[in-house]
Amino acid sequence: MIEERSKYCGLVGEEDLGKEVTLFGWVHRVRDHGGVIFIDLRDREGIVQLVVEEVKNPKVYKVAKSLRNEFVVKAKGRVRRRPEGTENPKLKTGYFEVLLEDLKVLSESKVLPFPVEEETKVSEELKLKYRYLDLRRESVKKNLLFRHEFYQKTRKFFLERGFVEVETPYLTKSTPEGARDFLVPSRLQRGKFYALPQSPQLFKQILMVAGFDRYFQIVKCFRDEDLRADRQPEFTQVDFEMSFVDEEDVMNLVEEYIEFLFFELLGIRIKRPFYRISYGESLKLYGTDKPDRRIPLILYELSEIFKETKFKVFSEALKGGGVIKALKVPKKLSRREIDEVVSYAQRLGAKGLAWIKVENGKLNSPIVKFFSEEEVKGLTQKTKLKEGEVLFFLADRGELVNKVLSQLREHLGKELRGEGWDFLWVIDFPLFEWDEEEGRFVSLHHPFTAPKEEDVPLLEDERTIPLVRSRAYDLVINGEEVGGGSIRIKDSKLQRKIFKILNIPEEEVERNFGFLLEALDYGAPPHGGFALGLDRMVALMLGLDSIRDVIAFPKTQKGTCPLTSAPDYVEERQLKELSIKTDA
RNA sequence: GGAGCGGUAGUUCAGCCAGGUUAGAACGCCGGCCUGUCAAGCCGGAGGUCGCGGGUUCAAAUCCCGUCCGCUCCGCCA
Repeated sequence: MIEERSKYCGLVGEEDLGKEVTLFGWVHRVRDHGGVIFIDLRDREGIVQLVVEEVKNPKVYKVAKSLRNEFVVKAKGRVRRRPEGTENPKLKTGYFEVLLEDLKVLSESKVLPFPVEEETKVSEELKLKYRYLDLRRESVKKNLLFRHEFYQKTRKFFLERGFVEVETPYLTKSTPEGARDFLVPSRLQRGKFYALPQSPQLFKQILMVAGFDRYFQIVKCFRDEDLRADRQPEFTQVDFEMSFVDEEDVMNLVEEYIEFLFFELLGIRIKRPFYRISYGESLKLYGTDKPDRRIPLILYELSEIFKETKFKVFSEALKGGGVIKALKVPKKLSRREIDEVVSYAQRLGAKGLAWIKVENGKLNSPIVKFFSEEEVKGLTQKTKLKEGEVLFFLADRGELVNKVLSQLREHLGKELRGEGWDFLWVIDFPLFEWDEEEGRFVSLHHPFTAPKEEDVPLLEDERTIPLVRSRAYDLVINGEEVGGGSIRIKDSKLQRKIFKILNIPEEEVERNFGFLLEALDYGAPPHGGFALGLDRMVALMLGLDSIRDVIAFPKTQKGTCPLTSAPDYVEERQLKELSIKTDA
């Protein structure tokens, strides 16, 4: 051992007064006054000021003079109160300082590519290339320490409730449904591949069959899809599953867990139970299944009002099975601002965006002249359109209308948004949705989600299948989907029927899911569970826009790691061992 | 696959729209002065592949085309 550390720099305090301490840390900053030198020494817990005077200790003074930023040093000295008037209330340790008796450089540092301080913004690429320097910065370090607390509270919560932590494999089987898999070639089984799990879904269900009753895991999941601010190819879930429960039990436990996290980590008391909205209602009011209800704007369905309209754009949209919806913005917008909104909508895929502005008691709009008196009356009544407000209309396929208007709602509603937290359960999802491209039904959640008991008969008829509702529930906080779960199918016959509706050939079902179907035949308890996106949840609680800020070593938008240069080419001999040829 | 924004000193940025002497600022770095600072201060100095490639032009950081990288979004994400 080099010598015992007395304590962390950032924790030096009252109790150390008059004592000699040994500290280790990084030189955060040196202030050389000629004759007296101040050194800010930093470690994981914070900063403390060291001081040395030339006349009192010329040897140590000389060492101090040679220090540069980010040198690693051992500092020995006596803790004393700072002279009156020189305290720094910005530091936790700002009322104390360490009068140096000995100072040793343990490691030098080159001049840094960017300063270890909060004030300077640094490009994402540099930050990731020198992640170890970025992680020295207060904010990023703080995020990771918060994440650490999050893990500990999560374990505490689940362990206290009798959950068993079980690890599931990372090298597992590719399942064609869902996201693209990351594949891992097998050496021992030539030509075959493992896949990294998109989630431990099947394993946790099988653990229920195995009788573990309550399982949880903080687990990495992998999905080979394009990245976003809230999406990384590897991410972490708090995953759990319970036997002998229904959706109320699971949702209740999730609420308890969220309540626990908010109180323990942020000191915030949240309101329960969380508000619930059906998928259909959410789409109707907000155009999305993950609305931020703190934005006080809703969409208006106007198709009925315009069903006889002579305005071509509207009538053609309706004729083609489309809808007309509108978003009202209770805010004065200039013509220029309106044009910007229109082009924003066009970038999202809208062909155009109609609008009406109420100014000086008149409807100012390029299209209102095409409306009948009744239509004008209908729409102003329905939307309660008032002076100074603007109404944006979109007529198109329902899906596109909802997409564009919900984005507009977020975009325009930002400054109208209320403070605080909006916890929301979205329930009553359809079990399936029709995939135009693939020409078949696909699961809205995953194929193991149970249908509502009373909707099971609807599975028998192609025409009623879209009406079948699932026993799934999504947790949305402030407009972000942070988790979801469901009661699962426990009957292999029903599970086979679902696969059939999904149009997955029988031999493919056997090959990919046969082990699950068989497991269900050996005494599967009723079960259900939930998975929480840990990265998103942590970022949300810290008020951050990107989950990169709560991941120690995240990837760029192109999926690379600037620190290690992953992914990278490998040796020819490695490929040969795996019988792999590439054309790249 | 698509749309948008960005790339100029170690860092953060200005300059670009409207081409024209030696490409600037702040911070950082190096040297000097300075005994109570804490984003210390003062004086001096060094530091540039204007992302890369091509084109237009007497002349390109600036205009055009292509390309790479970072970010945001759409598609994609059971």
